[in-house]
Amino acid sequence: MNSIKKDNTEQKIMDAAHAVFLEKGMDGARMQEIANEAGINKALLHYYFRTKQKLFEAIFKRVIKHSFPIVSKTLLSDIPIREKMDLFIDSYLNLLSKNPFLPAFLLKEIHRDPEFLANVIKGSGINPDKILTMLGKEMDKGNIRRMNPRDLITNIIALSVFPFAAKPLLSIMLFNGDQKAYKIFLQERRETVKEFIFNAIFLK
Amino acid sequence: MNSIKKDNTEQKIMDAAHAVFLEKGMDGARMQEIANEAGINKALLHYYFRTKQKLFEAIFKRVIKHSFPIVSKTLLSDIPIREKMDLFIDSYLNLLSKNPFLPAFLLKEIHRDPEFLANVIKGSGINPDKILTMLGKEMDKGNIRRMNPRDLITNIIALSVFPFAAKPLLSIMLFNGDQKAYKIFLQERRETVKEFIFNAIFLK
DNA sequence: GTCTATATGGCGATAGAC
DNA sequence: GTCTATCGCCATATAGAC
Repeated sequence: MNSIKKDNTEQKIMDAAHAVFLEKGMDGARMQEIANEAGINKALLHYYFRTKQKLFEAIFKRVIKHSFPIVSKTLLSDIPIREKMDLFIDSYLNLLSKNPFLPAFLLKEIHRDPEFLANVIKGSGINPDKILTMLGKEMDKGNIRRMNPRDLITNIIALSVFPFAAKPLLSIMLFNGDQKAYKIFLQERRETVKEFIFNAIFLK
Repeated sequence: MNSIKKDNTEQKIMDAAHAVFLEKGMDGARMQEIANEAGINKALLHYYFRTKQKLFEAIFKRVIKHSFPIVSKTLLSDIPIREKMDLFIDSYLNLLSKNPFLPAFLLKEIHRDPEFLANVIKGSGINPDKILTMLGKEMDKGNIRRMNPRDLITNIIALSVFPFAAKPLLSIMLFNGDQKAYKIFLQERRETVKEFIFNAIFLK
């Protein structure tokens, strides 16, 4: 009975904290707001997680473990590179569409506490080296234009992430603040980003 | 005599605030740290700028006016599109190399106060519409591959800015935290980014 | 486990002497 | 103009009743 109650409350706190932290970041988030969102009071937050820092770390790990593997899995599967790229960009942009706050959140925390970030990533089963060698092999086979594989990864992530991270600025600069138009723009980029990348890396 | 002293102090404050705000952002910056950096005390900051908000706005305007025009000027000059792109990317990456905190700073403030950002940008003489029509004309002439000009602008900015904004993450993921290697990587991107973009937009 | 009330500390801002 | 001392607020964290 107690344990059921505990699980429920802990879950409510996690979900509330997840929502608030993702939107506001560690510094911008308020324990009061998380408590409100969870339908409890501040003291209970500390009862379950002791400090704001520990609560944040729990959420951060959850976010990383939930986000990164989804997109990196495709990259090591055994299908032709063009389809692989297609699938990867699809699943990546899909993830971002469902979690539009993710890019800004990660960028903030990247600068707030890089060491912690490094530890969480290392513990989440991501293996950049494998991806880099995979890309190198495709270049050796002449399937994609020769370039620094690190550039290629960086470019794909940049083209996918940046429009979400810079949304408020770009919607003003490119669409005079029209949010609806920007949403359509992001939607269409699911295809146009692929075209751009494919033109850049595949030999005609 | 008073006026000389005033100018000196005000300038020292501006420079100190510039350094601190750019690294920490509005929320992360502390008036105490700015005072230390300027070699004065907190009270004097308020004497000159009344509030932290007003001090920040002064710095923010200075940053925008100093950064944006430099890169946008090239885009409306009357030279062939390939050279124009070349020059633009050069000057852009040059600006970022000299101000590596700029991308993270702008991204933070983009989300903190979009309305203020919009006003400052509008007042800084940037004209996105002119750039968009310029790109459209080049496409009409068949000089560059046809695409949404907004995508093209977004992509160029993304490819330039993102590696600076995500530096702590990328240096871990791609170089196991080796800062020196990452610096070389950024340096080499001055050329590789251009190649990537040119392959994507120019017809062979 | 959950609540109310309160302690503790940090930071922006002000008062007032010089 | 510049300083020291202090106010007032807000946010995290804890004490203690239920």
